[in-house]
Amino acid sequence: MREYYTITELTREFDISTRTLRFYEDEGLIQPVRRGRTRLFRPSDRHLIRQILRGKRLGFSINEIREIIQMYREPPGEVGQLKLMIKRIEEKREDLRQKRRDLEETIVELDNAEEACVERLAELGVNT
Amino acid sequence: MREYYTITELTREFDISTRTLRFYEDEGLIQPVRRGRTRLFRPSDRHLIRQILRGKRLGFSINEIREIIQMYREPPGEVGQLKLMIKRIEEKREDLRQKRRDLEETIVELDNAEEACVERLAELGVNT
DNA sequence: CCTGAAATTGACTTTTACGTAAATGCCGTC
DNA sequence: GACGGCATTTACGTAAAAGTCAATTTCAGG
Repeated sequence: MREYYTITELTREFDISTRTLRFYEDEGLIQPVRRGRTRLFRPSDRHLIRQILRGKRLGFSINEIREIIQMYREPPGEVGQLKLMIKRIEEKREDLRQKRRDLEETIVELDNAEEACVERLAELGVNT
Repeated sequence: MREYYTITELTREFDISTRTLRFYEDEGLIQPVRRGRTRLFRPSDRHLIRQILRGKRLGFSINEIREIIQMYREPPGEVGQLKLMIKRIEEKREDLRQKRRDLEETIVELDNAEEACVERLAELGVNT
């Protein structure tokens, strides 16, 4: 496990721009340490970036991603906070389940569409 | 099966604004017929709206949704076009599979986060 | 110590997906 | 035939999520 990554290493690894990483820092999603003015990204920052991008691919906004990230963090010490957090986690999970249903339905529709295309090809006497 | 729906019926059913439906029409996603200047939505339009909203929940942009919708349409008559469409469908499906992986991973992480919270509650002597 | 590559900040611009407001049209009814 | 209520069009506004550009600054290597 490497100790630090530079900003360009990570932009190459994840195929994003430096501007994007700085934007995420401005938004408080990541907090790389500094040597002078240069950002040094730790493995934990790298993992966070991975989670951020996953959230993005799923269509979550920055604010939603921020919420999700807070859920991954160290659980709070107070009972009320803990219960609140559990509630939030369950809400997010319901959200994800809805997405999964949407996903399955969309895949089914695409399957149908493809089958229609394949059949049409067969009618035209093309061997698939 | 009803013949026509008014714009407000659909806004209520799907909890969206008239502005949104007109926007989708401007974007060429739906083409309701007209009686004078008034839009009349057919069941097929209604089904399209359902698909559009599903796409939105999955984080697709209007352009991506437009592409997906074109895939649902009547398959084209020409062999080259058919093969192209099949290719596009497969690309979209790969996209959806990536989303599914993201989804599963995110759910797992949320499960872990929740478990940590529950354990922490147990440590504090709270009965869940 | 110098230089060039890489990094930084800050300001401005762009795109997407609608929201909102203003002015007007159409229609059933009282 | 005026009125309420829904519908329409046109036009401008806006928030989110970066992209782009310009002007420095840092720093490792020679």
